[in-house]
Amino acid sequence: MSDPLPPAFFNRDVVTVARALVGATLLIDGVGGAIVETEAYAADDPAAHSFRGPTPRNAAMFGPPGHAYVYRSYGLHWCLNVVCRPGSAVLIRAIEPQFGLDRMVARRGLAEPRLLCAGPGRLCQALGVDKALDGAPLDRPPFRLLAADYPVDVHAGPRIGISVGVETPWRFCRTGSRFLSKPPR
DNA sequence: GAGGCGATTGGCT
DNA sequence: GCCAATCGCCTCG
Repeated sequence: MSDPLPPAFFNRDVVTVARALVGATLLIDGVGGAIVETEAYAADDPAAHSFRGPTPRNAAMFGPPGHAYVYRSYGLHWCLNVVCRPGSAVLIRAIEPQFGLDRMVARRGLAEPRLLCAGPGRLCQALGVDKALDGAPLDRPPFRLLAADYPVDVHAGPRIGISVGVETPWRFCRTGSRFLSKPPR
């Protein structure tokens, strides 16, 4: 980990950003670790929340790049996205727990490291993400998003948990990580 | 306004 | 493997 990712990093094609985010370090109030799994959702993508236009829920997806889009999933979990160009965003699906483990364990009520942040809902619970962070800029506290300072091997495969666009290989995983929500096929 | 269905997870069979 | 929990949005009437 090293330099903060500049706003221009996010003003690119969402698939490029999704791949490039694998290996970056995400911290919220000092709690977090390296991103190991992401998914891209494009503006013209039937699987994206933005596909049918702006609503109160997805408003942040049409806001400035480099901000958070946080939504409630299945009525009970929170999911964190990084907004890129209007209508596109990268879903953060898993991170490797590295910093603030004690706070993650307290929030999750579970000590198994492999399951602390393996899944979009789980990592939001571990990092304390909720609606209050929807639309917040990622280059200011409580966020820190830092570029990887080492090469990362990335595997591309189909996205998970959707019913349309199932073929598109827009899920990106850090090869060999044991902290993924689900291993690549 | 009612009914159905998710970018999920955890618990039980 | 199946299913409930629970809320926002879509579809239909």
